[in-house]
Amino acid sequence: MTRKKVKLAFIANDSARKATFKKRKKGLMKKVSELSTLCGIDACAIVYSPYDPQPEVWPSPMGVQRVLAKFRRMPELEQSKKMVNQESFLRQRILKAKDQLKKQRKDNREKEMTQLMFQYLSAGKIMHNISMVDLNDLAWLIDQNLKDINRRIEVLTKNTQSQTQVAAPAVTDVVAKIEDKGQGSHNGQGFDINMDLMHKQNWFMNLMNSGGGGGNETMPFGDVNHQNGFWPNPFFH
Amino acid sequence: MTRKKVKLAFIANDSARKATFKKRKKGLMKKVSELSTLCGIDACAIVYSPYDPQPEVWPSPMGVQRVLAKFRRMPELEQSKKMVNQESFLRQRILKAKDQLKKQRKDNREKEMTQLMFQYLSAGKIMHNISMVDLNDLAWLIDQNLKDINRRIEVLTKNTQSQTQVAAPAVTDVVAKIEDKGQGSHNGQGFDINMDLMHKQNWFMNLMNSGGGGGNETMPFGDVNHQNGFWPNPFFH
DNA sequence: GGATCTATTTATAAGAA
DNA sequence: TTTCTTATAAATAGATC
Repeated sequence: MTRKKVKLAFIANDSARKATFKKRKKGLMKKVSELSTLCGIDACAIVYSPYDPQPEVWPSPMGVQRVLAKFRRMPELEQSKKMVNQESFLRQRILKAKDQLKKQRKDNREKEMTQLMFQYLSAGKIMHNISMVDLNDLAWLIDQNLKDINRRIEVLTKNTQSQTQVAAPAVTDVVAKIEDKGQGSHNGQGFDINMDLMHKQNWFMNLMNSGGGGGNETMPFGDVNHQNGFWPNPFFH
Repeated sequence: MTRKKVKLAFIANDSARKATFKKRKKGLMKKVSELSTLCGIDACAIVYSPYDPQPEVWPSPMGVQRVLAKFRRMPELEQSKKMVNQESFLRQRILKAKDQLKKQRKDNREKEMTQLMFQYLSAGKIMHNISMVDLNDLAWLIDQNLKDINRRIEVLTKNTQSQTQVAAPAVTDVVAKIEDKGQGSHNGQGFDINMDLMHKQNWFMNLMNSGGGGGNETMPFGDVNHQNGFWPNPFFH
């Protein structure tokens, strides 16, 4: 739909409903036709409307009769199997919508925490008005990021000094470094505190998302049973 | 369809066909459901496939039976009326495709001529290897552009010097000016000959398409009976 | 009421996981 | 195979004529 996401409900306005009916009936018939052609299968469609006493059908009177005969020859029980009835159809769609909502919430939570993390880095001091819950999620997020950083460092050192095997710094090392920069001079060189927040986030997200390792595993906010963290994934309160 | 415009024909590859079938059957059922809900009408769909002995139907066994009964009660003749049979359906689509082709050809011709026009402006001299046909179309195009320029000048002068009513230059005036620039110094200031061709076209097209007057009428390459031109629209040889 | 024209939303073909 | 993702094609709501 377009110009506006239309609500899936009876269209009260008569002329609008008729216009939509004509457009969508045409689109539907095209879809049936394409499905039949592309996949070489039997199908038919019958559409009644108050605008005509005759139903609109696809693909042809005879084609419809043929498919219908086939259908009617089947015992009732068989007919019901594998059928998409309105209830199960809607149930499926509701389920999917709920899943999407859940995913979206996780995603939003992740973004909030990322924002919070950068606010923290910018302020360079502990924010006292942060809730325990947020703090917990934040800690988990930071830990994930640190792990990713370490993975990437490992990959990079291996690639650059192929055999020299420089050990990747431990998680705690990196924590210390970041805390240094954050709590030290607000104009420090190592961590350019002058970057605006958005820039910083972009820079960091790029660091996180591009290149080696990690990939989908980098920020698995949807993975309930995350195994390797210090913290259990907290995004499912 | 996507990633590639798919050819409307039986999909030879088995797994690809099955994948497409599943996706499209689902999409189709959704469409039937939406049509029925939005327009409050009776409809049903039956889809057979080699993947299951039972057909997939919409909206439900009983719903299908009801619609079918309604359909079967009708005399054959009535059933055939208003039906979309495959032949007329395809005939319609072919007709539409032909129309689109025609339109596209016109459009392409317009673009060719525009290109030619700018090549001419850049070269600053008559190109001798141009055909009579092209020359004619080119002349028509230029004339249309000039008319648009004049319309826009009129609007602008009216807007700027509200009551002072400076007469817009006649078509021939503008022709003379453009020829001056084109044939004069190749580094002239008024008409920056250093702009590359694409830039120039963009600049010109912007001039033509944005702002006042003209609008849809500006480049009516599809309008056979264009009334106000010096030249009849030549794009329908 | 019907034909056209966009701006958007949907549907989906290919790939990747 | 199923599912997820992404780039693109198709459908279509609302506006206009």
